[in-house]
Amino acid sequence: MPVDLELAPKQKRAAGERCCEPVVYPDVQRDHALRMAEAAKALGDPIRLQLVDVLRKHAGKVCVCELVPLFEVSQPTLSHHLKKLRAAGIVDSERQGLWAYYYVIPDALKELSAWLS
Amino acid sequence: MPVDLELAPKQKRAAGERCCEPVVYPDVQRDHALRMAEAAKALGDPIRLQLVDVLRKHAGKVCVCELVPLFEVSQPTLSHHLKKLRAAGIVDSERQGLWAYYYVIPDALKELSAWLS
DNA sequence: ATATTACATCGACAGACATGAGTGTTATTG
DNA sequence: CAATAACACTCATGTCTGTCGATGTAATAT
Repeated sequence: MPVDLELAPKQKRAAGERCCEPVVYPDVQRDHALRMAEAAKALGDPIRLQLVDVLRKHAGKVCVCELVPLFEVSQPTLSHHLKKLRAAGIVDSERQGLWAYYYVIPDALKELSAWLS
Repeated sequence: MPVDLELAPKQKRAAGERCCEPVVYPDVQRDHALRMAEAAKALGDPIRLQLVDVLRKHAGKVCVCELVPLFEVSQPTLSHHLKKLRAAGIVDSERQGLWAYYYVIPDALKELSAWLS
């Protein structure tokens, strides 16, 4: 999943000359980079990364009350992190009575994963 | 590359009872999560992600002067992003006369990539 | 020596972020 | 209905981030 930015060939400049030619910016790919960066940013916090790890390992849905004691942050803070992951389209939740169950959205990280490989 | 947080079995609580058992936090794995989150955070900006993409595609070393015109930010800003990538251990640079050449450190993203797959 | 070029660093600023305390909402139990 | 539990939301706060303009540094060219 390359982003396809082109480089100008590079050579010793003469005096008063620019180092390299200007290059066209291919905004076709810009949204790819935006989406992947958004996903990466959401994973750019140790707690959120571990949350995703736990949710991925437990393929089913996991109750928030099981997640809170795993981390040394308050419940509102964990709720905040879960909200960020939800906003990034990585996880989703489902209410069942008092409990909220979170789960990883299948293939949500596929694009980023493919690009990294 | 699982992070290995354990979940307590979950069941309907009786009145006045906690929803779930407290769980031991395995800090053995915490540094894994920290490293991967650091890498993800560095990729959590569209410009930095595209920088890494360009550097990965051009297996050799790429001059900064070729990178600047690819993005609509100032040269100091780009320099700042490159510094962040360097601090995250994703890229490194080499001076040659007036020019600075950047390149991706091999396997720098391997851990994160493996975890995502 | 002076000018010019490539790049990094500094200083500043607005916006975003992580966190906790407190509060609200909803559902369940008694 | 009252009490309690699970969870989200609001507000406040201190920190980090992205950005630019200005400046610094080092190397090359004239």
